[in-house]
Amino acid sequence: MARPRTFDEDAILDRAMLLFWRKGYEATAMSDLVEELGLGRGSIYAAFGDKHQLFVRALSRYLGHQDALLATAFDADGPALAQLRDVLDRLLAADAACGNAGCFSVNSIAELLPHDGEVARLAQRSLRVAEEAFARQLERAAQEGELSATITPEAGARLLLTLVQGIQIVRKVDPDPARTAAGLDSAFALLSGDASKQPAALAPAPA
Amino acid sequence: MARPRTFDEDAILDRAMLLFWRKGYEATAMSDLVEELGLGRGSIYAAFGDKHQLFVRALSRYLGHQDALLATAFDADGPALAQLRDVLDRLLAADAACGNAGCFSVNSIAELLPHDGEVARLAQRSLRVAEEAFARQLERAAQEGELSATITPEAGARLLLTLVQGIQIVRKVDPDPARTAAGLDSAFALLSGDASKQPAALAPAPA
DNA sequence: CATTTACTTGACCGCTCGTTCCAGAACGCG
DNA sequence: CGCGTTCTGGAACGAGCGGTCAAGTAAATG
Repeated sequence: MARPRTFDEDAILDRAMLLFWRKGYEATAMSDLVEELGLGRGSIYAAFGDKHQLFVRALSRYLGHQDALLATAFDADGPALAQLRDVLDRLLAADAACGNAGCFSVNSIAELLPHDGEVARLAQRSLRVAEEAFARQLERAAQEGELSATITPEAGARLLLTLVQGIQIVRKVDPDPARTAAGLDSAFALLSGDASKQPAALAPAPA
Repeated sequence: MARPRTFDEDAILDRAMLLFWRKGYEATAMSDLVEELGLGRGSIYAAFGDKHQLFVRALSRYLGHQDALLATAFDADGPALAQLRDVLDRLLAADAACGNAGCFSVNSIAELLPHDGEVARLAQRSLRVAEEAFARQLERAAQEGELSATITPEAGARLLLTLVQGIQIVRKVDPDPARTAAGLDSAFALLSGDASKQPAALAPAPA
């Protein structure tokens, strides 16, 4: 052992993530990263290999945050649908952290798939994890009589998963926060089969 | 007037569209375009200005096709919801024309917004046109009693618009055609308030 | 048929890209 | 304290980028 790293790898990954998120993979140059990360080119290459590996590491970190939120957010207390709705709102709110850049995962899928196999695998895993978490929660909603009989938990999970991805696209075009979650409002009103919930937002999470 | 063009501008735009669609804006090099279009660099620049203008022209052409489909597909005959569902299936089918590259519009929004103002304007207009067309058709569905009272035509249009964008993303990750339109199946089942329509597909357009 | 005018081609330009490399700095260790 | 090792920063590199230009070519015109 000799001279130790002067930087925290995770902190660097966070900054790289924000840059790739804002500009996309191809439009982000190594010179941008050198400037943003405050490291010399040599240090970046020694620590992460090359641009693509750095991108994959940054995207993995982003997806890991999402997975962690989904893994810890659900419990068996309180109304299942409202809890699910709250989690989706928090996922969307987290993606507002990067201005109007949308969702890093959605942007990466749109830009790099189907050509980039490594990013494809990450995206597959992430979507599967989310869909399964949604399905489990809708299963509980169904058992507790909250879910409309018109739809199965699995179909509802697929619907919500798809809808959230779509919101990330529409939001980049029309950032109006009032309209951003309108699709979710409608979806939850239909999922619960309750006409009264259509215009207004659902109740927030339990205190 | 002297020597006329040896190429058809629209045919060239179609080929440029396919290339940008497949590879994205930044990843498509002028040398790729020279090879794919079969024109010299000078001819391309003389005809279209620069790479970005060529991209905008290609995207406009793509969006024009979508607008044309939406403008001509609806009439007052037959069940409104089934007609709408058929149009959405045709929109999705048209986007399968470029392998698993998804939707050119969604890809462009994800890659270039919010930084590219010109593409942003095109996308805004296109989404607005689609949403309004959906809303008109759902209005007719409501008048004819096909639409669930749980949702307004405007909210349903927003829901479907968002869902279609989401399908384009999910499809790039999981191209299985059986699962591609599953979200649409669920959405239409919920919109019609009919539990019987959940597992199976809706009826096709009238003969 | 000669002239004019527009279009086509591909060599060429300066620049920026991702990546490599090396000289020097900073720390752990004997 | 000084040696060995690792990390650091930036100069340098070849490749490839988007864009330009001038010479050659083909159609329209009188």
